Amino acid sequence: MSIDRKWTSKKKRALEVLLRLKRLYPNATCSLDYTTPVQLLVATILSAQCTDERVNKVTPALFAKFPDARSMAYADILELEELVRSTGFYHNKAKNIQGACRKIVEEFDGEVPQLMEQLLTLPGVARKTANVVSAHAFGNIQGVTVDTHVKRLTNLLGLTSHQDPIKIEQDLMKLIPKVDWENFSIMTIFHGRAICNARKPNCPECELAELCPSANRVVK
DNA sequence: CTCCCGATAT
DNA sequence: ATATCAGGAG
Repeated sequence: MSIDRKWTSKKKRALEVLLRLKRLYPNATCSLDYTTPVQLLVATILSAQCTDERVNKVTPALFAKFPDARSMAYADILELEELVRSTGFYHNKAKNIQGACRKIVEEFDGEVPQLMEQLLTLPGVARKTANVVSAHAFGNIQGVTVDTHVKRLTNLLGLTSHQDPIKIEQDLMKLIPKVDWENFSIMTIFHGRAICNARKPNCPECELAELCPSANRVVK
């Protein structure tokens, strides 16, 4: 048999995954360094296809030079590009950071808007970034943040069969209690980095293996 | 769908 | 050499 009968229901399996993640990562939090909502927004834009560790190496110098939306909005774009260069996609990222900050200054009085609908109008901000900012800067959990780790692990765990992040998020919102939505993402990302990474998933050391249809474990 | 893109692990 | 990293826009 592939999976213990106790967890044949996808819902029960999801809740057991959640329980175990909480036990494994009781102190999991956002691993991006920031002090203001604008800084979190910028750090999250920079985190596209880049490790948080790398983002945290560039943001100290970036925020020392340009601490708020107003300073980034009218900064020399070449200087901005140079400061974020090592995170990759630096041309687009610098342009989006400046574009988002200009809009924040000109249309939102210098403050990051709190409504999802408004967040999503900022250049470089789509569902994933908006979820992160809404949850961590404003404590307003609107959905499940689906990044590359959440996408990979939830597919491996059989909690969704979709590849589209929006559809994955909709599946997860049905399986996970709302209060745990953001925490589930954070913990899944931690587990993705520590155990179930894309290059070499460590199934023998994985506490979720007996729940996971994809784990290469010995079948009884 | 393609493009953006440097740093790092394998 | 190649795959992957808290994605988003055209």
